[in-house]
Amino acid sequence: MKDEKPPTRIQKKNREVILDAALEVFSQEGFRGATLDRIAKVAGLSKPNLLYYFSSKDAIHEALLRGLLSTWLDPLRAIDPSGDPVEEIMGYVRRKLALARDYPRESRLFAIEILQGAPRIAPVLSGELRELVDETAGVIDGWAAAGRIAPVDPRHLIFSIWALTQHYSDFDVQIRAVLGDGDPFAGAEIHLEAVFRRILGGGPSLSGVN
Amino acid sequence: MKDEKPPTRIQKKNREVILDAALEVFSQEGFRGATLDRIAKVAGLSKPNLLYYFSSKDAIHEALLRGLLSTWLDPLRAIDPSGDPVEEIMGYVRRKLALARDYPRESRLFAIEILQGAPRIAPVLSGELRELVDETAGVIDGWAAAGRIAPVDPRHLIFSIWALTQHYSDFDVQIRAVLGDGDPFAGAEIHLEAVFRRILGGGPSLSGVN
Amino acid sequence: MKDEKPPTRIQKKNREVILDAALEVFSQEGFRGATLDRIAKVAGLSKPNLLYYFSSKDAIHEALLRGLLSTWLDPLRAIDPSGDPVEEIMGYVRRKLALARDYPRESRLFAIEILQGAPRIAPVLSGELRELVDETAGVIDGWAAAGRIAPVDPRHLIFSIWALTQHYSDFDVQIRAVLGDGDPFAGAEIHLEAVFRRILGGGPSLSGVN
Amino acid sequence: MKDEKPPTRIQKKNREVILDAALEVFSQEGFRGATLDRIAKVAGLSKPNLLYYFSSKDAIHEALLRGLLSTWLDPLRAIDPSGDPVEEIMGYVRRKLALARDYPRESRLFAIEILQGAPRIAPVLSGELRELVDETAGVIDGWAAAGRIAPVDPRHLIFSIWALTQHYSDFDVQIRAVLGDGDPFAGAEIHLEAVFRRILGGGPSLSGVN
DNA sequence: GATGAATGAGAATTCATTCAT
DNA sequence: AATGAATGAATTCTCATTCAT
Repeated sequence: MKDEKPPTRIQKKNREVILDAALEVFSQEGFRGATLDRIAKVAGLSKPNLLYYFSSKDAIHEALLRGLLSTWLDPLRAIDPSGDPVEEIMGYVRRKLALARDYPRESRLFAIEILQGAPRIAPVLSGELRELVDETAGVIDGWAAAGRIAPVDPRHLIFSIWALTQHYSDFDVQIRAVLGDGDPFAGAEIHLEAVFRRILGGGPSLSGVN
Repeated sequence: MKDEKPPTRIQKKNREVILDAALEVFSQEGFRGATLDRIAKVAGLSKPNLLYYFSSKDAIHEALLRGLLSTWLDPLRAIDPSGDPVEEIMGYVRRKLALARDYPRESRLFAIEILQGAPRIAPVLSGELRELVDETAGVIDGWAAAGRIAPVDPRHLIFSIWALTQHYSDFDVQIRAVLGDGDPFAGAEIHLEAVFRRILGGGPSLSGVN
Repeated sequence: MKDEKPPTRIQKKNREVILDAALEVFSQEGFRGATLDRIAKVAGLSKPNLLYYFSSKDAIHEALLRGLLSTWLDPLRAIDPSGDPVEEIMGYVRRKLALARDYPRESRLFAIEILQGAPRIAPVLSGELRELVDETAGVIDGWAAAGRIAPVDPRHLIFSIWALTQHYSDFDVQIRAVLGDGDPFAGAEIHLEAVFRRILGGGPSLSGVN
Repeated sequence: MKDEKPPTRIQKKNREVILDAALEVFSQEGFRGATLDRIAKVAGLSKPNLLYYFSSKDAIHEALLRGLLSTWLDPLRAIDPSGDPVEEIMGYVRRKLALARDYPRESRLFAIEILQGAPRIAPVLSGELRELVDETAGVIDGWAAAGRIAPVDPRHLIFSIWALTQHYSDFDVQIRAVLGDGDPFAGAEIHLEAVFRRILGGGPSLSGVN
């Protein structure tokens, strides 16, 4: 009756291969639109073999989201309350934009999930995420109260960071359609740098702008 | 030579009922996730009757998107090149946020479509939308050149407006999970008002904000 | 409670229009392949109106077959026992070929019906048709016994006439594919004229046969 | 680069079972009249399992026709230009009649397909079939020119052979209704033997004809 | 671990027919 | 006499999942 043998190398590798394939497919087609057939083909495995590693389509999706969430929250955790306010926040913006650039599939998967009512991650949102945001909001509030950044609703500031960075991965097609050639992220970096510095205001930086 | 008889009252009403039901379902489940069964149930019609009014699931979806697009572009068209720059842009922000508040289903439908690669509206994006954005960008560029707003990449500014306003409808669940009770849009209005005024700058106007 | 008013002119005309449209469609698509929609469109009437004149799809089909059968049997009835044997039979061949040429849709409709086991006209086949063939077979047998045509199984002779003439309408596509341009019926006439004269013999030619 | 694995035993057997069942059903009901349900029942398989072996109803039908065509053309290919003309042609007649007797379902399937305009095999008809007929027609023409058979249009002669033999399978129901008991093919053999010998001429009998 | 075979539960769509006017 | 509206009963096809090896 022993269970839970440690995963062999093959198991580990295959689970990763499957999750990567699933990410590819789920992020493009949504949960319902994705089929095990396509995931299996992308993964280069047989359909039953998929289900040997994950008990169901749902299980794959869940594993994917679970793995994703920590990656998604980490940059927020990295804000240092004792650092320089503007630089801390700008750092967060940059890390978030980098995530959007480097992991667009993850961003889209997450976006689709939320758009559809977050049926599978609602608990995390009102649990872990909310706590983390509350905490960070406290820090930001402190900075604002101390006059180290312009006054701002810290939660809405965080939403703004999410919105402005993820927009570049989630609405990629639209952005490219409007911009034509060229890397949207190059422009995004410069733009968001300016935008957030203005929003945060802060001593001399304000004066020079404009 | 067209034989198209004008739609009767019943036809008009039922087509509307169906489109409304379809919007409800498509915006929640995506195209693939939506079933005619559910749409029919929401519309209070039988499934074959649905197909009496629209020839296929696809046709319903298309009619929905087509109707949506003009509503979505109108606020951009309303920007007046001869108006006050800051007020014109702020007006656009407000109209866009109102749309997100009042038509969240439409916003989500649109978001899902783009997220999945815009298979059905790509032409509009690189056609009508791009032209409209180009035009507006020209206007904004003029304002910036004249020093009437802070220098800014006009296209990315427009993206920012889209991102920040639609975020409140598209990521509604997440926002509510984080904020708890209360109307997110109330906070959003205040926040975006401040944010965009800072972005657009405007000499002395900064001092008094918030 | 009076019933069965005599059909008005409109009724008569519409029934004919419907039957013609039905012939067109049934002969091309078969019974199951044909749809009331298509028949209605070809007839230029609405679907419910079709069913005002004929109570069901089946009823249309049946009316069609019933009307067809007498046309189909008439040429056989026209054989005159007191006429010249070869000329009587050749006349039948010619009339049958003319039918195939002028009424290919009827021929195909009939063929499809038989091919599918004649579910709707089996009684006629083993009733009226069989009697008529028996009768004609007697006549032919008499001619053969009298040495006025070459000896031949009269029923199989009749089958041969049917087969050789109807082939030109029923397998029209194949024949045209093989022959290329030109009117297949022109060649058919000459060919069948020769073929049947040889089969029936003709004075001296008979001597060596059988 | 082809990945097509060789079919396993089960695959081979099941594909055959399905094709046989499909032949049964398609030849009785036509393409539209046939349902996967009936085919599955006849084959003793579940409906989805049918579609595991053939991707669609159409695919089954196509596989069926494809397999059929070579069988159908082979007897024509077997005519030996260097053989005795009358015996070669009589041999073809006999082989074709045997086919009609032994493979009536195939004959009917083919007939239905042609009757409905040969939507799926038109290319073969005007390609392979036409070439083969042209070739054989050349041989027959040579025989006629050499006076070894009575003069005849070779293509129409071939049509006559097709018509007279296939009639016994395609119009089976009608023939049995007319003949009553007994094997129609027994009579057919004798009849066609005489008929074609007379058509082709043969020694003295030719003298008077034409 | 891996895969060919099989299937039940849907899903979209078609179609003959009925209803109401 | 005619037709717009509506539907129940198929029918084809898809798909997650299971079975057997």
